[in-house]
Amino acid sequence: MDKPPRQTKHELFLNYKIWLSGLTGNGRISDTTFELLAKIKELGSIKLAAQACDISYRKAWGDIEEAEKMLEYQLIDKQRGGKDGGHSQLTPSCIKLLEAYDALHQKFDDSVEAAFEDFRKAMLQKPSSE
Amino acid sequence: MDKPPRQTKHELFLNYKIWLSGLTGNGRISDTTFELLAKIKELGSIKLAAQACDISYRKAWGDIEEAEKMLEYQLIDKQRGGKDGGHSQLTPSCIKLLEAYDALHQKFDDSVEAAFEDFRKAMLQKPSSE
DNA sequence: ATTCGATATGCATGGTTTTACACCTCGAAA
DNA sequence: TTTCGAGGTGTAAAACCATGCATATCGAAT
Repeated sequence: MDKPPRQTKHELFLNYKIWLSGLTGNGRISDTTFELLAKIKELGSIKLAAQACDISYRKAWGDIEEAEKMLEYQLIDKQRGGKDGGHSQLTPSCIKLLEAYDALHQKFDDSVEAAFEDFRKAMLQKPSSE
Repeated sequence: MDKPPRQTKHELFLNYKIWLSGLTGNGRISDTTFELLAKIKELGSIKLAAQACDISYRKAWGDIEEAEKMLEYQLIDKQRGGKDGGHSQLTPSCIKLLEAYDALHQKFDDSVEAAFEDFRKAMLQKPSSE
């Protein structure tokens, strides 16, 4: 779920995690929730997406509920019943959010890349002596 | 301990956390650990630093041990005994690491600022309609 | 030699997060 | 109108993590 980290001399990596929260802080949309949303978009089902993300359906559902409460708009059109049991797809707003988040994430990656490169150089300048 | 988040339209905030890890991933140096190190540098004591950081001494000590194992070099010169009980100070390597990390963090903060601004704009472009 | 307080460490406890499981709801298609 | 499988929900169990506490170790200063 976390980005693959980058290496320095001593097998050191930089990791990061980002998430969105509401004003009160008692709700969050994490990286994993966005991955879940992406999978729902791809697979058309919360259940399948949860499996693909290797989390329980219970957690997936809870995360979505939490996110929707926080944003105060629907992220997913949920269809229940039918021979196939039902299916789900992202709302237009959710797709927009997802795209904006992906772009944000990409910029984060680039920033980390650049910042960590400088860090690595600083660490190599005067190698540890003890 | 986490950075103060930034706002969007729907009272939405961006949060993030960065940390260093080893190759195997079973060790980490978090933001809080760096804050602890900074406090140790300032106060000359793990105990006082833990108090200042509002974490238990137990955790502080565990975090340091974990970090030193990961990096495979001493971060702290620990002095036990004496009338005062003992004291601690950062090794030169640790000070260097701390400085590099501070610079890294600063660059990261700046980048995040810019990235989130773009995110906010993207979200405002076509306001949600459902 | 005694003392004192910080370093050092194991383990029980408690709180939070996630999973596991049970069970109900829905509705298009057969 | 019966069926089927995903959506939806409560709750107990398990997994995790940090704290609290107890207790030992160390050694300069007295």
